[in-house]
Amino acid sequence: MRIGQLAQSVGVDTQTIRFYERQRLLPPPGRQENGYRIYNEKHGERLAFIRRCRILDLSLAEIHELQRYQDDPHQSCTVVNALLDDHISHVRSQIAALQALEKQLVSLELLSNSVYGRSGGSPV
Amino acid sequence: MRIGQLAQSVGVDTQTIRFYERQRLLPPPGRQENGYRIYNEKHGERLAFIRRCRILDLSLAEIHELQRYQDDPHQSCTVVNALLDDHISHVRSQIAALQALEKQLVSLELLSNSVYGRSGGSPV
DNA sequence: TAAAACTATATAGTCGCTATAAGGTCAATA
DNA sequence: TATTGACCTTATAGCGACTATATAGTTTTA
Repeated sequence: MRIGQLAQSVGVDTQTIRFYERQRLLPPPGRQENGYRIYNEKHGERLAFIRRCRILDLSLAEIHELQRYQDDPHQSCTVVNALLDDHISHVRSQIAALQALEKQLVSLELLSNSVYGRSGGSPV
Repeated sequence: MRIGQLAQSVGVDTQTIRFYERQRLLPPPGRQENGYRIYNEKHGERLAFIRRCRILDLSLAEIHELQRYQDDPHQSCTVVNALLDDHISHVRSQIAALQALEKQLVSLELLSNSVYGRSGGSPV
């Protein structure tokens, strides 16, 4: 498939795909005679993996790190573990910060009439 | 207090403080005769508020929005509610994505010997 | 008194995109 | 057949939120 189709199937911009290629997160795909990039299933999976990592705010460098292990599953996984643990605690501290913010805003009586009915009103 | 002291007390760089001032997130402080900025408690609180919001990935524009309500608590709070709800769901989807990533990596047998002992091994 | 530590402004670089410019390819239609 | 439109190409610039660097003035400490 061509770049537009890949982009649509994963839900990213074509520019982003070219960007990832330049950053060596995606291997350079084959080319048609006219120069158009041609992709296969593998590329799609790799791209989807990158996107899931990005949603978690893993940096491109960190994703690169993960890919090294993905490409060679028999290596030690301490780096992967550390990476995931870091992000788990990051997400958790985000939740804590969110609750603190909510508390501060509530104490300003901003949310006094709706806080108990909101999705974030109870512990996350 | 001067900028360095403020920076240290909140845990940010002095450059960041000047940056927030340029972006109108912090009001311009008073100045000594030599041009040095002088801050008070209020500035500190405001800065701490900004930082807590930034930890949550609220944009500077969103923080500006929140500040408008903070400065005038008697206004309607629907915007604040929407903002917080958005971020609550953002954090929640991050957790979900994190679990999915973990699953994928486990299925590559990367984490087979440690996943059950790790902090993120059980549902967050 | 001289060096270290602080302050000031201005400007450039980083990361991860995202938009724009300027052009080449290709299928369909007037 | 000519041209319209959707797709593709590269190169370059801009954005958000810092972060680093350059250059210079001030204050504190040794």
